[in-house]
Amino acid sequence: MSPNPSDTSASTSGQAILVSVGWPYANNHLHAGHLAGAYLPADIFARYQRMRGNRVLMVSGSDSHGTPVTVRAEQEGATPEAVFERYHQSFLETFKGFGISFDIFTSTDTPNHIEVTQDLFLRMLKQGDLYEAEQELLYDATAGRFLPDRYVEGICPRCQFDGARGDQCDNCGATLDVLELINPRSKLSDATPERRKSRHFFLRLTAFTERLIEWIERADHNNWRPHVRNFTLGMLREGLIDRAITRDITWGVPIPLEGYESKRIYVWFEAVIGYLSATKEWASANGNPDGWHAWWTDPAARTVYFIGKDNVPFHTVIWPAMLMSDGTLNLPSDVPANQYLTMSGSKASKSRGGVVWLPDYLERYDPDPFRYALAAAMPETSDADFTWAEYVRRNNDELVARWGNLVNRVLTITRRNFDGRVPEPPRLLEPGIFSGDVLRHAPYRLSPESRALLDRVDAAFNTVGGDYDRVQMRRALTGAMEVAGAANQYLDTRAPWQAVKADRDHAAETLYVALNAISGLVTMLNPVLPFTTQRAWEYLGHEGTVGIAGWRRTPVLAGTVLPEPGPLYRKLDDSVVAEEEARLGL
RNA sequence: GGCAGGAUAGCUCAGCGGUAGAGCAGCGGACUCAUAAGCCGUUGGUCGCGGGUUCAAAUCCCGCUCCUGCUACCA
Repeated sequence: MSPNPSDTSASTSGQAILVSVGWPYANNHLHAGHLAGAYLPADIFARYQRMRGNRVLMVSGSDSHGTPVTVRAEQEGATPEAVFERYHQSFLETFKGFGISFDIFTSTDTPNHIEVTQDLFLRMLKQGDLYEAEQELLYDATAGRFLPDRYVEGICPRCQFDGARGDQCDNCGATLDVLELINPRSKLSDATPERRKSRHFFLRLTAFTERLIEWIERADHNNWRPHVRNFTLGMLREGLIDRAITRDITWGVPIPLEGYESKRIYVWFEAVIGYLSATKEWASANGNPDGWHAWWTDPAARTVYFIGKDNVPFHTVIWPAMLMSDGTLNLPSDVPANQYLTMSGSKASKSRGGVVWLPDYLERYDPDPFRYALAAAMPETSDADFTWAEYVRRNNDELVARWGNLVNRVLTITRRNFDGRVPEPPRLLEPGIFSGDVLRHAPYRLSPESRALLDRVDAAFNTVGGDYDRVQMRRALTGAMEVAGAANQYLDTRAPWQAVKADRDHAAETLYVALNAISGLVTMLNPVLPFTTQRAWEYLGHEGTVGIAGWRRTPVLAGTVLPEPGPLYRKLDDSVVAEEEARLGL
């Protein structure tokens, strides 16, 4: 049973919310850092908003262009298309495996994206926000390619450190101009690059500085994450620099003008447009080509961008400037960028190893425990560390022992003692005095502690929901799990396994209440644990999917037949820690 | 260099102006429905260092030390 993605995205009520997720470079598989940084928080947020009845559209796609894809292709002797296709397929499988519920996951290699990009390019050119100028660049004659700054190394003109990159010296921290480097050499071929002039289009970022500052400083951006807001403001106050948005390459979106056949629009300008083109593609595919307006031109829409922190400038400066240039499109409502996830203390990185590859993980373990462990340790305010020891601990102590066991013990006692059905608590009216309909519809007589537990569950929908809405996933998860703890306490206090022998009404009430509390928890935890909560939902005798029932405690009705449950999570042996750490190669 | 975040119990972290908190680990206990899970109690901290503001600071301000990250042409 798959925890289906878009139960309600086609619904016409609720607020339009665009969940935009960073576009992964199609030059390698995805790893845990990608999941914790962008895809998981976006998915949790999207699932929550769908349950609230909002019109969610979750979009992203593979970034098929860019130097790394080309470089990888050359290393393999393959075409960039082949490299991109391979990893695009990998991404799709990974998202399916982890239940990342995109409404559309497309790529930048589509006719639609090229058209949308070229259209915006031409309009910005007409507006004067793009202009043409000559630029002097380093050219690697051996590799036959102009070199991005970071692909050039040499001696730092400030500190004489040999190994400075074209953009920055790692030794003294100075920001460099690639042309200043002494004895430059290409990282691609080790050749000495030569200077060549080339005409390019530039984005007139400097023209947007004031408008961007005003926009960021507006009151409603005070709840942006401090690191996102401060970084952006700092950048704006330091002064923006017009950037070239075209390159002398052949893999990318063509420039829609004559005489530029050897150049392409560069990824950092083009990829962010993907949010818009993906929305348009989705709308067309759903038979309503104008449908994209609901998220992009209706000011009531909310647009949230889930990215890693390295991506902040593109989403809080460059993309907003492009949207301002257009003038009709909504600016980002929030950019809740995450910090980095470190793996046992070292940075997760495609290049440096020490990485948990997601396709690899899925071959050995279930998705929900990973979603849970990452959500519980999500790098929301600062870098967070992932260790396998902590993963096993959270799986065993929190998912198995506290939550899974709660579900299992309640279902088991109930089925054994009440004929496999949800028992009925005693009602307020005593039989004999009234009868028939009056008796059948009288409210249940619940003890104060029963009432208190259900109240606590219901109240948690507000607090936990608010946390999901503010993209504070750790807090949301803590709040929900505390309620699971309260349910365990309640059970111990009421000891229904004893009460069944002496006072069946007492036990009936306890189990009825516990089942209802679990029903609430299933909904509350569903955004984080979509697979296992769906199973728990079915164990409770509910029909359909968790998501469709909405953001509220769905009542478990007395008399409902309970199917035979199975364990939601499996306990992991401690040996997993050593095995996986060996695999990490740390 | 600039900027940001962090430094709190053995471990992972929360608290961010009002007598130090959680989970795990450790110790003790009562129970036994459950994937030997759950529940109750308990040991344990001069809240990185030095100043300052305040009736009151882990919490605000200044300085310092250490760690991590970002620094827009590898998105």
